[in-house]
Amino acid sequence: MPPEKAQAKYRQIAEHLRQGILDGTYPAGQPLPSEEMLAQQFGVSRPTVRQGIAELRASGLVEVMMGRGMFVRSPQTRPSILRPRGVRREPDGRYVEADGLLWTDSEDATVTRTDAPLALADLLRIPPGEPMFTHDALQTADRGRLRQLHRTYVPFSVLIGTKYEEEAPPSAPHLYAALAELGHELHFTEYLSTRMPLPDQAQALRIPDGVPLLQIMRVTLNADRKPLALEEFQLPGDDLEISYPL
Amino acid sequence: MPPEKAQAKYRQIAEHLRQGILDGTYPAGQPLPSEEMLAQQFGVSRPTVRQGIAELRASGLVEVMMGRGMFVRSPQTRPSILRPRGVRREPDGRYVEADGLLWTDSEDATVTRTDAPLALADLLRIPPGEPMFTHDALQTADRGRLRQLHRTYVPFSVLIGTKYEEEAPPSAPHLYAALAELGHELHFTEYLSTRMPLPDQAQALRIPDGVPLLQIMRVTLNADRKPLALEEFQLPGDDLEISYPL
DNA sequence: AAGTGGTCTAGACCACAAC
DNA sequence: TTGTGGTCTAGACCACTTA
Repeated sequence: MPPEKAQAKYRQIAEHLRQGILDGTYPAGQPLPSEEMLAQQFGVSRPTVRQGIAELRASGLVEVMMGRGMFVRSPQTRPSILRPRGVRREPDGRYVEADGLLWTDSEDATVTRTDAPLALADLLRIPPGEPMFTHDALQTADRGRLRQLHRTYVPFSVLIGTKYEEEAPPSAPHLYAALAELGHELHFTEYLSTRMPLPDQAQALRIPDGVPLLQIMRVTLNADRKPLALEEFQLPGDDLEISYPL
Repeated sequence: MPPEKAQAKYRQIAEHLRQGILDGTYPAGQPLPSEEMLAQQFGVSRPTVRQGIAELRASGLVEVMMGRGMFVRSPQTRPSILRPRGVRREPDGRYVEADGLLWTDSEDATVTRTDAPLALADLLRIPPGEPMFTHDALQTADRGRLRQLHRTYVPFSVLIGTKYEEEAPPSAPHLYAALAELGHELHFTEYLSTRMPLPDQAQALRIPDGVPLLQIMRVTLNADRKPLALEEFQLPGDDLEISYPL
């Protein structure tokens, strides 16, 4: 058997299309040849063509619109949405996000009491299972074109002896002013990771095929670096760039 | 026709496995039933089973090992690698990365001269096409278990009238000391995005199926916030968490 | 040798979008 | 009505891993 093994046919097809997309033969937004066409061109059956296309979808190079065709997604240009990360304190004492976006909670925002799972307890430096006030909202901005999932967690232990023992504190960013009123000096650290969304996340955030999810965990700390609260942001990784000063 | 359309069979299979993975029926690291088994259990053909499995692979929930079987990838635990982002200046004037990792360039590291493409020119605030010194290296750390692609770009225009007009400056982080010697006070900003890797990137960085790529662009600025240099980091998004102080 | 996943065929029928 | 992609079958043969 020859040491040089031929590439699989579906890979050749994927490679052909990928090349065409990256070198401009198939310009962004334009339709690609139909599956039937490709099957004829390459002399293979349609399932084989579809297997090649599945690769391109998984890598986010291509968008398929049912009944219409397959289209090139805009390639490696810079993302169009830049979101500087940070919290600014206004002269009037309010805290605002550095990206200046105005987010609106969807109708199904909730306030609940939950017990800290391991991953959150770790970041908050509390024992796993400790109760926390929890805000949960799907937020939109820019007339619904931008979406993010936002959760705020505040451990009960942080609120002992305050007016928030019975009533839930506000969600971030209003939470910051409330914590400052309680006498805390606030610092923030963000933890960032990325992964592919689960189907329900993809649906809620309208994440297309082949686009990763960006997850940001923001920990609010006091002057002694003791964690006071935690926020979780989940954002579509598509067409998004975030920035940090060092 | 009933308005309630049944889910596609391959989706039911994917959903069954996904549930089992998330609720612990199929523990991490354990093999899942073989394709043949699943085909019999669900009364479908093997290609249908494979279509369902393809979904799980694309979302990174499952790892398939040729000839051995399909295994559950450790699910939504916290990533095990934490890399704080930042640059520290040592008392002796050296600059070091805040994550404290020791990276080794692979054998194929190169120094070239390239012309700035639009995306880089934008970040460096130079005209597109302006020449730059370019370092390019695939780096490894922790005995090869960690990998990243690292590129350093320095526009010629920054080096006019310095000893680096003829000879390329060192790559970052040594570059920082060199720029400091030239009298610059250094500041840094990082820009972050995520996307699925292309096949060559996935191979070079050993990124498994369904794992996104994290791209970090670090701009080095002088006291007037004029960009002096640019670094590009490409990291496997798998099992990785990075952190920033705000 | 047995069991696993990888590739591929040659069709079929359906759902959706555009004309 | 036509063309597109979405789903599915019932096999076949191959490559790889483990025993």
